[in-house]
Amino acid sequence: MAFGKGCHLHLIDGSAFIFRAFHALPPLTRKSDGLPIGAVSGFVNMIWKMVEDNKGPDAPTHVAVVFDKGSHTFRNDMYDLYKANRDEMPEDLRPQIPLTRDATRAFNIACLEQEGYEADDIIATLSCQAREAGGRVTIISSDKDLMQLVGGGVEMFDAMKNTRIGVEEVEAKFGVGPERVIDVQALAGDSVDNVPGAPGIGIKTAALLINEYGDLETLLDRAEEIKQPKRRQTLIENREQIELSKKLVTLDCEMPVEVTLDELDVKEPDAEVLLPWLAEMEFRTVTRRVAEALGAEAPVIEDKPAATAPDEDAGPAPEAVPFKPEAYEWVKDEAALQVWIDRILQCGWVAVDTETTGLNEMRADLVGISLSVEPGQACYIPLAHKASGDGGLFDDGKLAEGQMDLDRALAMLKPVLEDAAVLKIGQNMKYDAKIFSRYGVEIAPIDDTMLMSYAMHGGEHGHGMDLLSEKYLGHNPIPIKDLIGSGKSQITFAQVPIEEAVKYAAEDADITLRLWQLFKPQLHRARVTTVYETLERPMVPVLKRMEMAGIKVNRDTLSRMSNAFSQKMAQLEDEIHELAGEKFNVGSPKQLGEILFDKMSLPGGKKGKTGAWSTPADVLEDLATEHDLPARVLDWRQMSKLKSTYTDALQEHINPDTGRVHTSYSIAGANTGRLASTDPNLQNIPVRSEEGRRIREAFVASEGKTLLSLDYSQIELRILAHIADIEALKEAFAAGQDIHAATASEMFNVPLDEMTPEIRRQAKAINFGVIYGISGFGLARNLRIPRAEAQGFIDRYFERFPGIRDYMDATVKFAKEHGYVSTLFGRRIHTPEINAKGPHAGFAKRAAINAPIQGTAADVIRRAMARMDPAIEGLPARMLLQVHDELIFEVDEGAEDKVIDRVREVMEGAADPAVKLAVPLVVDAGQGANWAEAH
DNA sequence: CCTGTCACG
DNA sequence: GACGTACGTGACAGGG
Repeated sequence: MAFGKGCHLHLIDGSAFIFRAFHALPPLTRKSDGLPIGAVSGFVNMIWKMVEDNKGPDAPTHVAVVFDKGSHTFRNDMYDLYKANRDEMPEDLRPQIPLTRDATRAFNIACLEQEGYEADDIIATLSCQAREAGGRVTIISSDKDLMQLVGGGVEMFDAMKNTRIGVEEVEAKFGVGPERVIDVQALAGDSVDNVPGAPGIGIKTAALLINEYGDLETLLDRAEEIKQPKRRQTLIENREQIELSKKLVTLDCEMPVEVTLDELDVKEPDAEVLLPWLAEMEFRTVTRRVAEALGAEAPVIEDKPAATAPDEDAGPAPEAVPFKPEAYEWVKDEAALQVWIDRILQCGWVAVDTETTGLNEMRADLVGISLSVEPGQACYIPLAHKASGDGGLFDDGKLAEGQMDLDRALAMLKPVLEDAAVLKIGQNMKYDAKIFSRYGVEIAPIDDTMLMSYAMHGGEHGHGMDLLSEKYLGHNPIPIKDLIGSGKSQITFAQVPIEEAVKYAAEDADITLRLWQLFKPQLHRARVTTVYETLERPMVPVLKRMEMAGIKVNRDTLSRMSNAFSQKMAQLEDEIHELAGEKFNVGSPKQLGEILFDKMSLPGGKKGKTGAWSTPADVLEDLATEHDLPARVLDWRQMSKLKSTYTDALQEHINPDTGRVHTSYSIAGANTGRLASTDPNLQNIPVRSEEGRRIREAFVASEGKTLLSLDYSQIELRILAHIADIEALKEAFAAGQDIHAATASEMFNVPLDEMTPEIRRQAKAINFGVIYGISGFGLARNLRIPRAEAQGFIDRYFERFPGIRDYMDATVKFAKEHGYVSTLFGRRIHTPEINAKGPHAGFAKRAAINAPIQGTAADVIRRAMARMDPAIEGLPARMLLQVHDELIFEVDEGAEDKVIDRVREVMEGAADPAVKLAVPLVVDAGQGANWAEAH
C-alpha cells in the first residue's frame, strides 16, 4: 500500500526497548533450557499489545521495528569517544538481541537495521519521509535523542509508561521546542552517549541561553555579549566542541535507507509462523492469547522443567525470579494504572492485596492496592497515604503527593475486579473482599493461597503469608512491624511513607502470585482440588456476607447485666475476704492458692509449672463441699468471666455504624476444618449455665424479624456410627432413638423404658469420650469416678461395639503410615506428631482419632453453607452465624416456617451426593426474638 | 509474652 | 514401671 496522506507510520525503537526491558523486567529464563528471555518476553508482550491496541481509527497503516546494527557508526568517525563509556553488553542480554529480530519477523513486521547508522537515524529519515508524504508518525520510544523529531505530525509514545510524548512534553523536558532540542543537547552534552557539550552547562542553562539568542549559531556568534563571565568564557573556549556535539546529536534525516515507506504496510501475522515461534520460546500466556485472537489452535507447550530443576517440594527452584523491591512500581496516575489494567486483562489473572488502616475489615479504611501479574513484577497504588506530619494534634492530615484519586482508581479497577474472566488471587481473600465490598466492589472470581495451603498442608504448619513465603519461596518478606511499629507507638499504614509502602505492599502481591503459581498445580497432585474448590474457596463469599451482615446486639441488656454482675461480685468479694480473714485479689489464682492451701491448709492443692498453686474449677468444686470460701470463689469467677468476656467486651464490639456485632471467621484456623470465630468469638457465647445463657438474650433479631437457630443433632456420633460402621448405633439413629439412652441400654443391659438419668449421663460421657479418643483417666476425671471403674466402662463399651476399637486402631495405623488422616469428603489433616515418642504420642493419637469425625462434621456444615445462599434466595432471610453444628438466621416475621423448611432440607442433605451416609442427618430448629429463645 | 482459667461445640 | 492423658477452639486477667 502506498504511503501518503492519511497514513500513519509506527516506528518502534527496538534496540532501546530491549535494553530498557532487560533492566526493568526480572530475569526470566526459558523453562526447558534456562535461556534468558526476559527482555524478549517484554518485547513480545509490547508488540502484541500494540497489535491488539491498534485496531481503532488511529491504527497504524505502516509499521517497522528499527534496530541498531554494529557499534561503529559515522559518529565514531567524527568523534572516537562517542558512546565510548558504554558498558559491555550484559551476558544475559546478548543472546536476546537476535531473538528480538526473530520475534519481529515472526509477527510479520518489517525489521530495519543498517550498517554504519544508528536506529535513531533510520527513524529520523523515515519520519521525515513520512511527514513529507503528508502522513503521521508515532515513534515508540522514550529516547530523548529522538525528541528533536517531534512535531508536524510526528509524536512519540513511551510503551513502558504508556504515555505519549508530544511537543508539550518535549518542551517540558528541554525547555525549548523540538526544533531547538539539538541546540540544547549540543550545549548540555550527554553523559550517556558521551557527548561533551559545554562544560558546566546543563539543560536548564542551555534552554535559557537558546531562548534568549534564538538558536545555537546566533548564541555562539554573540557569545561575547553574555553577561555571566563564566558562561561567556565557556562558550567561547569550547566553541568547537559544542559544534561537534551538535553534529553528534543531530539525527541524519537523509541517510540512504534500503526500504521505501510503501513496503512497511501493516500485515496480519501468519499464525503458522508466529505460533510455533512463540511456543518455541515457551511464552505460554501470549501464545494462548495470540492463538485466540488469530482463531488458531494454541500449540502445546510442554511443561518440562530444566533437567537440573529440583523437586518442587524441596524449595525454590534456582531459576526463580529474584525478589527486587526496587523493581516494584509506584502507580501515580491513571495512565500508569491503565497499563496495569491492560496487562491484567491480557493475562487473565492478577494477584491483589489491599493495605488498610487496621485489621477490622468493617472499620478499616482503604489506603492502597497492590497488584502483580508476573513474579517479580508488582505495583502499589497508594490512595490515602497522609502527608508526613507528626501525627499529633496539629497534623493537618493532608494526603501525600503522588497518589491517584481513590474513587477514580476504584472506578478503573472495578470492571477488572468484577470481571468473570479475570481471576483475582489473594492471600486471605476474605479480608480484601470485605474491604472492597465496602467501597462498592464485589470482587470475583477468586483464588486464595492461604486456603490452598490449608487444603494441602492442614496440620503441618500455619498458613500465614510470611510463613508460606519463607517456607515455599525461600524469601523472608519485609515485616509489617518495620513499617508501622508495634504496641503503643504503632502507626497506621496511612502514615507510612509511600516509598516504603511500595516495597512492602507490592512484595505481598508478588509473593501471593508466586505462591499461587506454585500451589495451583500441586493441589491436584495432593488430591485436594475438590476439597479446595468445594469446602474452602466457597467459604469466602459466604462468610463475607455473614460477617458483614453481623448480628444485632442490645447494648442496654448487656449493660444492665454487667451492673448486676458487678454488684454480685462486690458482695461475693466481701464475703470471701471475710472468710479468708484478709483482703486479697480473688482474681489471682496465685494469691487464692496461698489462702486455700498455705493459710487454710486445705487438701488437694497442686502447683503448676511456675510453682504457683493451681486452682481450677474442679479442684474448687471438691473443696466447696466442705468450705464456703471456694464455693464463693467459684461463683465470683463465673460472674467475672461473664462480665469481662461477655457483657463488657461484647459492648465494645458493637459497630457504631451498624449497631451490630460483626465477628470474623478464620477459614484456615482450626486443624480439623472447623471455622474459628474471633473479634469477638461468637462461637463460645454461654449456654450451659442459666446465668450465662441469659447473655444470649442480648442477641436479638432486628425490628420485624425473627432469629432462627438450626442445629445438627448428634452429628459427630452419627458420623462415628457411619465411619466405624457400628450396626447398633446406626440402627438406633435410624429408629430415631435417644442415642445416649440407647448406648446405656446396650452397655448396662437396662431396657430403654427403665433408663435413669444417671445411667444415661454416664453413657453420654462415654460417647463423647469415644469421639475424643477415650482414656480411662479422662473418663474417670469427667465422671468423677475411680479410674478402675471408668476403665471397666470403656472395656465394656468396646466389647459391645468392637467396631469402634477397630476404627481407632485403623485410624492410628493409617496416620502413622501416611502422616495424615482424612475426612469422608477428602479433607486431609496431617499428623506430624503421630510417630513422636513420649507424652506427645498420646495427644497425637487421640487427635488423629478425633480429626476425621470432627472434620467430617465440619465438612458437612461447610457444604450446607456453600449451598445456602442460592437455596434461600428470594426468601426474606439471611444467614448470620455458624457455631460448628448450628446456623443462625435472621428472617422476616411470617417467613419462619418456610425458611426453616428450606434450610433444614439443605442441612440434612449436605453430605449428598458426595457421600451416602449410612445414618440420617437430623436438624433441630428453634426460633425467637433473641438467641436464647431460638436455641 | 506466657500461663491459668473458662466460655463454647 | 512411671508418667501423663479426653478432641477442637478464643478471650481475659494476672504476673513476669
